Amino acid sequence: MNRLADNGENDGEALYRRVAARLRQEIESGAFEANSMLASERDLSLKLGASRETVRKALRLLDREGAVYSEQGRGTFVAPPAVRAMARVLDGFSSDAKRRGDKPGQIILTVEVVPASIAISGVLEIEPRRPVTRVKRIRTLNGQHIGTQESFLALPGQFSAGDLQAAGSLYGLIADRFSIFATEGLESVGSVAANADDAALLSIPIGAPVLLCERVTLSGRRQPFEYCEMRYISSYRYTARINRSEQARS
Amino acid sequence: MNRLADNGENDGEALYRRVAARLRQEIESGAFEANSMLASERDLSLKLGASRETVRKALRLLDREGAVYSEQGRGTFVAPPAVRAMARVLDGFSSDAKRRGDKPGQIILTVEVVPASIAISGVLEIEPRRPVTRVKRIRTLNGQHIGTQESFLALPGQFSAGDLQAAGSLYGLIADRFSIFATEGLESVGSVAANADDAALLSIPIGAPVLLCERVTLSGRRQPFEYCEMRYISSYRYTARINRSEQARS
DNA sequence: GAGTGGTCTAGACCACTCA
DNA sequence: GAGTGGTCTAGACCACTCC
Repeated sequence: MNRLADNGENDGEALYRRVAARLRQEIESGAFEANSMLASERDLSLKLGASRETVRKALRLLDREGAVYSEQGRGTFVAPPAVRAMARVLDGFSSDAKRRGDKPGQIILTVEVVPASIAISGVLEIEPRRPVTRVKRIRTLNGQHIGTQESFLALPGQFSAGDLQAAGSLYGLIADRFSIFATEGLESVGSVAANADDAALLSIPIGAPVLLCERVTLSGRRQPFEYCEMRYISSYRYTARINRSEQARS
Repeated sequence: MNRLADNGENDGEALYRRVAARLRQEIESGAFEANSMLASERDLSLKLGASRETVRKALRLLDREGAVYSEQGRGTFVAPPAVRAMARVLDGFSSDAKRRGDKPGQIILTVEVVPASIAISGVLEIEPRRPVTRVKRIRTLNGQHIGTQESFLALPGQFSAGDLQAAGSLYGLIADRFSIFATEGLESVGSVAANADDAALLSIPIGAPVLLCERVTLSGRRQPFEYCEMRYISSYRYTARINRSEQARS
């Protein structure tokens, strides 16, 4: 039976998410040609045993992911593979790499508690000279040093380099230990010349072009808890999907 | 009366959009403190004369815009101004500038029809050597040359530099003339050294760091119709808001 | 326990596309 | 005119937070 609704083991997962997962799987399995039409919302509703609004909720989720798109009066269609391959994620640079089949890694240089500078305290909305955790790392891709990353974190406690090494992921460690979850980031990117520090860590000449990416990361309650500066060598690329603003009316 | 529902002149605008517009206006007018709580969905539903699902649809729209955020069991809250100020738009670089109060402009260098190279024909999904429109421009900010932009467009017809000058916006011109609407873009950014061409147009030394941004722009039916390369000088910054993927479950 | 957001339904009407 | 997505409703139940 195909119906998802009357399935006892629903794992607490919302029905519309299960519907979306089912459709996502069908699409990714290659069952559809690019731009081919899905069953209509009413048909899916009957086939999957969910109301039409629930099916629509699943389709809107897939739309935001870039897997499908809808046109009024025509139908809902499978997005071309190139579009589907792009998904936006918070930790853009490293997750992006994984999707392309590269092996991202990190070398932890320092984990220390330092007093916040005026600039840092400003963006993190704390008083100057309050202690913040400074984490400096080198990002690697297939073993090659491709960038440096320096984070300043306003947290209710501490952790060591060993903790971070064991956890593997900075955000994972912070979520586990402090129940702070990264939901959103404000990013800024630009191109700058490498300084002596960058040059030494990344084995490039001073003055070589470097991609500088700054980020302020926000918790669920929209409190900034991290300021982060990443510097990547020239061969590295950052890729993202950009949607037209829904508010746009011009 | 506050009710939006029984308002004769609804302009064909959906009710949930009008509800969102009303709330957006209240929020932007500064009527709320940062992180203060909005009325509950049930109260808003009563006050505005819309069903609760319609109010929720408006709130989800504002959530995606970054204006509010919701927490189960607690309420819906106004996002801090720094988060609200960030809105994602398709033509990121120039719209972004406008929001910051800078005056963006352009100098049109060339508008010509050229045969597509193999690389261009690949991304635009056309046969090699089919004619494409090449548009090269200089982007300015407050009169200063801050970047170059070279677009290759697969279109069903032509236009002249004068047409573009008159229209002001490339996407506006294409929408008016060919009914092709940009809905989505796949972007890639990196840092490179300036070549002789960049150096001459942007008045910087050869080898200076330049922000290279490539984009493939898609129409409503997810057909790629533009490949675009933008090169910005070091002082320019690109800013965006990044959401955690809704699919994420780790 | 009261109040909040999260999900879900069954049915209705509208706007649009396409034959 | 048949079929599609877009919107909207009234009501229901659940999961969660906070007192």
